Amino acid sequence: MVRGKIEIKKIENATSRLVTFSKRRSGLFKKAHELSVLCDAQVSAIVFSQSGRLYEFSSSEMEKIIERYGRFSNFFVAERPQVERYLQELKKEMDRMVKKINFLEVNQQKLMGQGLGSCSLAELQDIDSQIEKSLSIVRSRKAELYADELKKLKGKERELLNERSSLREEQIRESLMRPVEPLTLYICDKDKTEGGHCRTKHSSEVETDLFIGLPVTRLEHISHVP
Amino acid sequence: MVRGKIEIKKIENATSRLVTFSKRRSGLFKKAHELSVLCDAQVSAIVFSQSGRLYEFSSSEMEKIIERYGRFSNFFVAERPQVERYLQELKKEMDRMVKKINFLEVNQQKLMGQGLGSCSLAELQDIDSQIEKSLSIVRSRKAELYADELKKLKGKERELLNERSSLREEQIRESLMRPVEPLTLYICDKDKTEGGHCRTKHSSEVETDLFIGLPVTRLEHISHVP
DNA sequence: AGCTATTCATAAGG
DNA sequence: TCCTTATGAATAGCT
Repeated sequence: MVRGKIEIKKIENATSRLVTFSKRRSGLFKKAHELSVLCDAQVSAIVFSQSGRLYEFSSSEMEKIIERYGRFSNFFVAERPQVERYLQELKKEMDRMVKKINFLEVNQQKLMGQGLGSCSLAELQDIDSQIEKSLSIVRSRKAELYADELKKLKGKERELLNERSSLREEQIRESLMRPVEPLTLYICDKDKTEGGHCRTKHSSEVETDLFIGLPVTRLEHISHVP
Repeated sequence: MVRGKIEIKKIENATSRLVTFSKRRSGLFKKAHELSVLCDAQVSAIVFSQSGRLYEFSSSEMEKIIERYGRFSNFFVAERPQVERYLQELKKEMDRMVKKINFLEVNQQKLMGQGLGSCSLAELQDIDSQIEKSLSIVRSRKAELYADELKKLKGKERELLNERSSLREEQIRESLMRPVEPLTLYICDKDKTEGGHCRTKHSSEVETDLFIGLPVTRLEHISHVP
């Protein structure tokens, strides 16, 4: 068929197809434009060539047209609901967490003896026994730690005593005429001290000071306590 | 201009414009279709009439074409970041809440004497004193409630004693020859009872039973207790 | 890209 | 909305 009607089916000749694509594409856009002008319509056309290139015509901003299209055909409903659903999941999860936080806070308050106004005697009794239980656990744990510390200190003491002995022997050997007062060991467990200056508020371990020295030195140190 | 070339500008005659719109619109879509088939291209056209009606053609799913268009022109980038940002906010908030819950849970555990393995002596001391404080608060609150109850009960007792007096007077007045054993008042504070059957587990108030009757009745009741 | 024969689209009218 | 018809526009195939 030379010069004339063609069948509407894919053009097999690649060159010919490319030429036709170019001609008809501009024809399409021209028609689109004419339609938009003649009839005062909003027209857009999107064309992707076989090779993946984008060609577009729009009588006004493409984005606006697509947005308008979305409103008409609820196109966005296709991808938004997933986000929506996800959002709702998140919100539910947060709701649960808020409730949990509230519960925990109220509970903690009660365990700390606050907000008891609304508690019945039975509830108070429960809290009381819970607290008592806690106290005994905490105290036995404390006792354990103290015992550990004590053991460690005993060990240190022995060590130091031994050291002292050897030091003294050396002194006796090395000393000239001058007699020396004996060294004394003092252990000051700060955690048991009631007074102010020895207490370390947030130290994470028991602080124990060991003083080795002449009685005079020790007295100087002690004299800082009011 | 009768039958022939027309100027490309808005058609003023409304009827004529409508007719032209219809004709050219279908013409446009036909061309679009032909282009897509002949050249194996992805083609879509969106037309909004002046009256706001939507007409569309697409050689394949419009949504896919628009999405592909979006990827080319980063059209969607314009509206997605808001959602993204919102999501991120939510996630941050949830993170904060998760941390808070963890903190509260650990705290509560400690107040209940659990998970103390990692606590230093100083921490244990803090917990100890906190618990002691709580205990004293809880106990004074309990004492308060008990005092209230007691007062109420004293009032009731007095009332009942008065009633008994008047009843007795009546009895004396009304009685024939038959002597009557005296009524006796028993007060049973369930909350203080250690045995099983009198204890109400989750009642929110102290339950107090008053029994008025001949000693026999009372004995029958008491016999239920193992 | 340009040309031209041919088909197609469509304006105007019924 | 559809049909008809005259006419200009679009374009297939060629260069």
